[in-house]
Amino acid sequence: MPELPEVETIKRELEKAILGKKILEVCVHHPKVIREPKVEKFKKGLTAVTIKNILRKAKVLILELSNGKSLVIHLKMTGQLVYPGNGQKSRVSFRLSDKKLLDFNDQRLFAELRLLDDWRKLKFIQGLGPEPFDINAGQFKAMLSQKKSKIKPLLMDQTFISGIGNLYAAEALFRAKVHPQRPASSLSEKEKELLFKEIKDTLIEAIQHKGSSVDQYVQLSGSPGDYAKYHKVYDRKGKPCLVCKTPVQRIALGGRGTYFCPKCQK
DNA sequence: AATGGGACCTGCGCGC
DNA sequence: TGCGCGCAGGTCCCAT
Repeated sequence: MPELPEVETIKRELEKAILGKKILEVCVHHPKVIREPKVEKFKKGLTAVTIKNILRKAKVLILELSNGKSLVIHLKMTGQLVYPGNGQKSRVSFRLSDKKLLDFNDQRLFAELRLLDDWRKLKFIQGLGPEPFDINAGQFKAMLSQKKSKIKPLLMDQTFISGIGNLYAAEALFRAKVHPQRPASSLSEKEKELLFKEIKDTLIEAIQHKGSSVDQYVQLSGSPGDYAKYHKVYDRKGKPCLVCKTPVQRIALGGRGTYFCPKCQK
């Protein structure tokens, strides 16, 4: 579930909490989450190195290290970073120079850790489209104009535009009053402009509220983000639309649960 | 090019 | 009460 606002929240907290600290020890409790290199090499490359820089690219976290390597973290759906942690449910724990633990948790084992010489060469990173904050309205409109696919799956396509997932796609489309099944190229210029604005506004508001805690996401401290209470359609099936009171509908689109108001969104 | 399905996983909530 | 099932969604991969 973590999308751009949740990962950005964790990134900002990591900067305050662990930047400049050294990793003393790496405890691997579940090797599956380590995608590369092999566990022993992974541990060796992370031991006795200092965390020099912390970056976010779309939904991916990157810790640049003093040995020139980078720890690349994709939380996927249930990944969590918790500091200070207790190691209780962690898949991998990092003992830092302040003796505290940075816990990497992941109930469903979809998340991925990589220790890389150059994160820029990672295929997934290279394939990422621009983040909403990297483009202007004119560029966004031009990107949509050639696309015949449905707008909601398109917004979730990380190679098209990056950082938006199922939740914020639904929220932004509601705020722009655009039906999730509309072909992207069918949006009017005004609709495209409004959608672009609502995408950015939704993401910014979510960051201000430290993300949406539905399912598993927590802030670095382990406490939830509180943006979920501001959701207008996501996970509100059958509940009255906050604008017109029509029950919010849920349909499957591209295999994903899609929430929208059938009256407000045309 | 667009779309649909399955795979990866675990735990929860539902219906019987 | 207990069990089996569907579902949750980020990404990849394959088929049409």
